[in-house]
Amino acid sequence: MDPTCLLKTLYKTIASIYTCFPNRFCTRIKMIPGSCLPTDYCSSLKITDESNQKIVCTIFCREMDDHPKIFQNGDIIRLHSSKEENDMVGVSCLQGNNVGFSVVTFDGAVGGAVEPRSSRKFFSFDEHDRRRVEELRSWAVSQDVCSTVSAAVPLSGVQPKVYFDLTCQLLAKAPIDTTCMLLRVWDGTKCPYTQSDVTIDPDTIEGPASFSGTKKSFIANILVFDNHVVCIGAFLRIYNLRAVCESVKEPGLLRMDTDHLVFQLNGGTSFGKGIRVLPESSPDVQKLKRFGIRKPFSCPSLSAVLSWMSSKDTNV
DNA sequence: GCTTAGGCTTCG
Repeated sequence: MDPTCLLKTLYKTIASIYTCFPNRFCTRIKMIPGSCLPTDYCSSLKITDESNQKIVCTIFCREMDDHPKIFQNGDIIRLHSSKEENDMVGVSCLQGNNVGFSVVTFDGAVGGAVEPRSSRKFFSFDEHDRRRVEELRSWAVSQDVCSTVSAAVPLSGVQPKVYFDLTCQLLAKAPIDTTCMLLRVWDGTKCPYTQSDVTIDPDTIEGPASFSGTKKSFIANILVFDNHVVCIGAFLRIYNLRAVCESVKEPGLLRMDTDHLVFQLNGGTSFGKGIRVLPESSPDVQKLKRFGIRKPFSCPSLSAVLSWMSSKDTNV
């Protein structure tokens, strides 16, 4: 028998709320051979709850917006009418590609507001859901289930060789080669380490090609080894970014090496690596705005970015 | 009509 036939439908009492550990971000998968239809976007999550069992959950949706709105490991997800599948080697997974499936997510921080995140206008949410979210939050903290996960760090707090998550705004980007993209970002804090210079072709950059002195000191160069399409001006969370030390020979100072830092997002999606665009309503975006970082354009042009950047000169 | 990817543990 085909193992994929061993399916059963889980109804709401079983598929309730799990703490969610995304290890893959939503990606459009390849075309179905012989078909001209676009395929769905796919999210893969590893989720757990008080049972301590970790299972993989795969969700297919035609629209990106219908996917669970997960911003970090430890977020909580409620799955409604997902399917459970077991294969021959005992790996179990939940699938969300059936009729009636719905998903709502919540922030996982203990004590925070229980705000359901969904692209749908109508979904059930009551006192029982609220209690369940709070139970899972407390459980996740007591079990330290997020300890293996990289933590959010501002640019001012980065340490060499450490993996971390960065919440920032994208100011400019340029391709380095076919596998690598340079992102120039800021988060309102200054990295205490000298950064390596990255040489780019000024004709290929999107956004300002250079920044003035004060501003320059706030900007981080990130080398991204994957195909991440992000829009200039967007607020981003970059997951599992690495600060790499490079020894640089200073011109004129023979035998003197200086350590320079370069930020890298390695390829692949293990360890939750990826980039997520944060919505304006995100608490982290509000925090950036308190630093004076704003998004004055929805579909930014180069001139809009430049005039905005020059208006920021006196505030930074 | 209802598949698709896939259950990973860090190069640059």
